Amino acid sequence: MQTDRLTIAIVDDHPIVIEGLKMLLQNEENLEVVAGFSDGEGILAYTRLNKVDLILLDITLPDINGMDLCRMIKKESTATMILILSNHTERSIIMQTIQNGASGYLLKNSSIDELRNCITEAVKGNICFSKEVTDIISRPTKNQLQGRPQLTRREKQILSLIAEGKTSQSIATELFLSPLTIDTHRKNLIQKFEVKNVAELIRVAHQQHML
Amino acid sequence: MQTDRLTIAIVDDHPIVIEGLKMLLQNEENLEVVAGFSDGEGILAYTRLNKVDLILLDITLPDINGMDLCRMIKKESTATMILILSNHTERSIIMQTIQNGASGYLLKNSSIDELRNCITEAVKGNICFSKEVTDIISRPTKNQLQGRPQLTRREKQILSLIAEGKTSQSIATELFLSPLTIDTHRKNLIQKFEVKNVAELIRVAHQQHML
DNA sequence: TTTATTCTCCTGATTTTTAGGTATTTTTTA
DNA sequence: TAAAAAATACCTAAAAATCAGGAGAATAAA
Repeated sequence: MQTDRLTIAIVDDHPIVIEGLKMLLQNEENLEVVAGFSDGEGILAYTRLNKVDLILLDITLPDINGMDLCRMIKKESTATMILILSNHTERSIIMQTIQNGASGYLLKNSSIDELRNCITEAVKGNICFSKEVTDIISRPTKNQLQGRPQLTRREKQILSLIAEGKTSQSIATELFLSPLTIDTHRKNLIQKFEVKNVAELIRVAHQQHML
Repeated sequence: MQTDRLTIAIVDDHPIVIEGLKMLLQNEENLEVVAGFSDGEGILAYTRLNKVDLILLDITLPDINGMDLCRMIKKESTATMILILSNHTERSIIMQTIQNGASGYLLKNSSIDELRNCITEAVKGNICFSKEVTDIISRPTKNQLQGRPQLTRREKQILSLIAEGKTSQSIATELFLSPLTIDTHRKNLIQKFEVKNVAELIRVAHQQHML
């Protein structure tokens, strides 16, 4: 268990935001903001020399992409928890930060209560989101609502085999069908997705979580 | 605020698990297990007629895939929170359940404390994982550790153009290069990713968040 | 039981990709 | 500045994919 105050670092490309957050957090008894940086290099260098319990991290930074930075920090010091503080409201970005090791995601307009709560949860090892972010995550994607072509069972099957890099020939052998049949399905898939070729097909299918 | 006891339904294809969970939860003062089902149809029919605050849901079900079921329930009754209780330890499955509207994910060997905690968090609208699951999520993917090829700037650029469904010809025109050059890059990409063709290339690149 | 959909297979021509190479010119970087 | 890496370009041939049609059989739905 933690007896000292939690050490917190803030990374944001707007110095004003850093100052604002410092102000907000200085009233907290069990927290201590020990550093603030406006770029990725700064925090990277800092964490290599100092122990930090938690980092409030912005995605948009001048030098390094916040997503990569997150992964880099986590790789070097697993014990350091990272909370993303960003304005991006796209669910894919949110999910990606979590996959990159972040312990939570807050929008910049979150309340101080939410921030406090997420910090507590994060240091406990939980993953935590602000209310608005939770909404975004559980809201069905645009992709899930619109423009998602209806595939038949066979088409789904063949789509995933194509995604594995298999040729029509080998798929045909695998399914005991004529290669010509596979070609037809392939053609229909390309038509249904309104794409130009398999490369785009796989990209779009992946984006729409159909793979 | 909730004044009544929370109504909970359990869905698992093993009746023993259902009974076990009922036992575990019957000591909780503020909870009430109101139903248990061993298939997807059962819970779907139930939620259409009865209000349920929270569902403990298994992924593996005899009739409907738990992932789809989750989305279906959430679509019909947003207020019903869903906690996934499963043995799948693949991070992609975990992430997918959350994208399908689940409020959390627990492995079946979780402690009763973790379960209790996640239930509380879930009804508050938070997303919550058991310790082990949190570890899985924050652990870097195999893909991220190994086999993530280093691409040059040009290669990245051409990769994304390929993903847009463009042919070597049109990419060449766009970049004022010889189509033969594009072919070389294409060849190198396929080599670096150790894949068989562009279809697989795009899939793998996407999986590794390189698109 | 009709109708509609899906799955199957076909022809034939054309385009694109893939798999081997080799080789020169720019950039980077040590 | 010398060496390494990246970007450029070319060649040959085979393999695979794409386009544009049609068309019969099996299933599912109305």
